[in-house]
Amino acid sequence: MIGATIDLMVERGMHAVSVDAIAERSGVAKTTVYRHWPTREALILAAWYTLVPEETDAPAGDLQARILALALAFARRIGAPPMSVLLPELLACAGRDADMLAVYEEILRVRGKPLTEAVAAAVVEGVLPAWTDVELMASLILGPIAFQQLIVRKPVDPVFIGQVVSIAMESALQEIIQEPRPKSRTSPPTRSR
Amino acid sequence: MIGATIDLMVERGMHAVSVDAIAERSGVAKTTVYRHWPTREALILAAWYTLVPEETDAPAGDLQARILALALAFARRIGAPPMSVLLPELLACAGRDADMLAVYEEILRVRGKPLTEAVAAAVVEGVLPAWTDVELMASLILGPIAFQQLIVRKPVDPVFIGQVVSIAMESALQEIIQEPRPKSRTSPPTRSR
DNA sequence: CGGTAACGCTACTGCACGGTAGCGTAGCGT
DNA sequence: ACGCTACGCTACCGTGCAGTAGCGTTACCG
Repeated sequence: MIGATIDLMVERGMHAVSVDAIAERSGVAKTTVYRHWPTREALILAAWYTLVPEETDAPAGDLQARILALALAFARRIGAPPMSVLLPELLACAGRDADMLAVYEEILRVRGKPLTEAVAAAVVEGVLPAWTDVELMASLILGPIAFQQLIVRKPVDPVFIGQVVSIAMESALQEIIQEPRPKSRTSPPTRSR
Repeated sequence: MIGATIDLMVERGMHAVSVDAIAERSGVAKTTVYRHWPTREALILAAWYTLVPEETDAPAGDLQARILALALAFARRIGAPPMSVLLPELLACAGRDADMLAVYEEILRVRGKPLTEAVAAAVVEGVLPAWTDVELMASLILGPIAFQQLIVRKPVDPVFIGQVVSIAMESALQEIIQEPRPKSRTSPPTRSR
């Protein structure tokens, strides 16, 4: 039933998923659905939570290569169904429904952990400067990828991702955390936030 | 009526906007609504098209400052209602509805133009190298901002935006368009896509 | 063999919504 | 005074959906 729910969410949007449709699709009587979940919302919520896990087992080895691999995996996941379709849907709901917001934050936490951990590892190993802002790095890497795929709605090619990772790493290495061209400020470790 | 439609889309989501609600909210009879638009979808579509324009008049002057200003304006717009709520909603619909996709692409085109134009101007003026990929630059600048606000759902502070712009410009100036640390490739003008 | 748990099926209530029909009415120009 | 246009109001139809009730059926378990 949960599988049918997810399928229907992808096909028609999560607001258009009816219990009747779920029952029919999963070859189950409507009453049986209600024997497992009290309401439609509970079922949809349960379906969402099955999509949360999938911890990416970060490949060991070179830290930059690890970060690149994670970025590639991220792009692959949000660029293809079901996530390419479901993510905007969830995002829209999270703004209005507290339960959905909880699911979303859970997904964000679980799926974002490998990358932030890799960046943090790069910091402790000295590959990146000690004052590197981990969250900022994550946004620098994942931001352009997500933008290109979710907003511009075009597939990204791996070369682009490689460039993005390089740029982010480079900008952390040389403390580009400083102001524009004309007047070059001093103090390098200008943490953001 | 269109105002009421937009309000209701923000409050309840665009799939939950009923003609009855629009009529009530706008103090108008339901029949009157149908005298102006043939279907519910047509009305919602019309409401969306009123949200398209708002061309940002790019401030003249220093090109880097201009790009920064545009990035700040972008952050301000997508970070606050109605766009912070409506954009994910539209994004989700665009994946399933051809009309909504058209609206979305129109918005993307109109709102993205000022920045791409500014970057292109920076190229012709020699501020940026000739082989700069305009689309790549846009993703580098807007991506982290959009990621932080739409995905991470946290407000960005202007310092972060300034850093992002600096990093993007810097990475175009020094052709960081090359591979990771260990093996540094040659050919600088490696255009993406 | 009997009990229990889970399921299927049909039918039903209640409700909200999209869209329409019919009728009455205010304003406006000529 | 007339017609035109646009609006309001009430009522209505059909549909689809959430959720429930009742009854029959399968299958496993001791």
